[in-house]
Amino acid sequence: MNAAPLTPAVLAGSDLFRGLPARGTGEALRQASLVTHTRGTRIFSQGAPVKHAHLLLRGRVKIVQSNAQGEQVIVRLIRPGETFGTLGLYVDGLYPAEAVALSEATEARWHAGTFTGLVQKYPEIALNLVRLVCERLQEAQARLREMSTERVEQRVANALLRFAVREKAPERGGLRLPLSRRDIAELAGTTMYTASRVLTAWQRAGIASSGRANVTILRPDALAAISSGRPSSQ
Amino acid sequence: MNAAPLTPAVLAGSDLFRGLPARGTGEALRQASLVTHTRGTRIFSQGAPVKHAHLLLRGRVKIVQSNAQGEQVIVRLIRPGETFGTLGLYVDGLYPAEAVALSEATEARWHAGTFTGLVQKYPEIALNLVRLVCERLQEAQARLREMSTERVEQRVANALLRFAVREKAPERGGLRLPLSRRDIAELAGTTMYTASRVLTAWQRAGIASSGRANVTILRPDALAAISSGRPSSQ
DNA sequence: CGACGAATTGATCTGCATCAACACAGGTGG
DNA sequence: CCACCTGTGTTGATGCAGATCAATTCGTCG
Repeated sequence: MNAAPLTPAVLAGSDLFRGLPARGTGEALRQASLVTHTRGTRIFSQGAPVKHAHLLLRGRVKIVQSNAQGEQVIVRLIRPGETFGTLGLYVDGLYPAEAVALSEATEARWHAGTFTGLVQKYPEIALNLVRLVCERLQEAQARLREMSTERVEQRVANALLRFAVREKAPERGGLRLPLSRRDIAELAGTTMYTASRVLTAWQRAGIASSGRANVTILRPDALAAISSGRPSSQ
Repeated sequence: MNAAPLTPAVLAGSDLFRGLPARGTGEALRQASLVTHTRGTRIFSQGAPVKHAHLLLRGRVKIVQSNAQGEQVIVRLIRPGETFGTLGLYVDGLYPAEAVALSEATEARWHAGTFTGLVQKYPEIALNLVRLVCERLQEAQARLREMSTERVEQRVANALLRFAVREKAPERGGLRLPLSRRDIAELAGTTMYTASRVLTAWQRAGIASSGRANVTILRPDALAAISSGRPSSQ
């Protein structure tokens, strides 16, 4: 909510700088700048030149890809400690998608040149990067399989579970996600109408409860059952 | 077809070993083994421990992911010079998908430990790996968008074009791809029935010609028009 | 309060999956 | 050399999940 939460310990706990010698986190720290965005802010745009590498410190960010007709898909949701906006650095120098803050969000960023310098200087970062991108590619491939073999209800369940996994402290009474119906639709590859119907059914079944631009997971076990295709186990 | 086609020049021309000092390609060469597979052979299985890193030298290979019900999706098609089977090395040590030879195929392979040793010894390989995985992630994300925003005919066109791009020498009379109707269906996220109907229509329109377990692209321009959503431009 | 974006919910439509029946090629073995 | 079998492909008929359209309500904020 307030002053800069950026410390060497935070960097050491991020996915990208894990395992870096103290000298490295110190250097990265000095070269970073901190930026805070309000909900709904576009952090970078699809097709724009990559100016920075980004590390989310607080809040939630969605990565959205659009086609020529403006139809959108959320390709990834970012939580604190995760890196984003670095793909384009190693391909064509352009952001392949846009980033939008889902809630008030604070990020650390490095200028592109500074960042690639760090990667070359500290091989741990390069290996972390390989691991990260491999994990994401696996996730993307799993989603590809889902999109062509599973039905909408399963895909919505998957989308929520995937985001919920690794959440720190489940709040009493459920896990609250800052996702609108449209967000959920773009995660699951459906329409907001269908997403709304699915959530209404889950509301009645006591599986999840939803409000304006947010969803609360009440029974992750039931969601897992739905996601794996078993007909809702009571 | 015959003797080992593995030379330092071949390695230097591959996506993974590009830019490596001669010392490195020599070392990689000495540690590689060559394996040839007949059409239809399963090169590795989904969920099995990663034993090798693979580099395709000749032929075509598909990477297929299955769910619990056995429904399949082709997540990638491999052409000569491309690396495959390395994702799992950096995640959980298991192959996330299976690899099947689409035609007679020859690969070079390295034991997992040998390979990661090479990667650590030669930082060029690590950077190549980052670049490669980033490119594939971009492709996977583009496919995700397609799957949820485009119709079957566009997706089939995309699937063929994506495979056709970068093909060396277009044969006289068209580009022949060793893909069955089922393969095309699993690339486009549809059924072989629908894939067959689409190809029949294209056959009539002179856009593509298909036979048993193969398709020939006759008019890439027409495919591109379809893929971008324009109603078939004559 | 007024206005606008988010969500709901019923009615209707349709793209494509599914099912079924058949055709054809190639390989295998008697 | 033929009979058979299995994998591959085609094509018509039918059904349905979910998209689309339309109308209304709700929440939030200026």
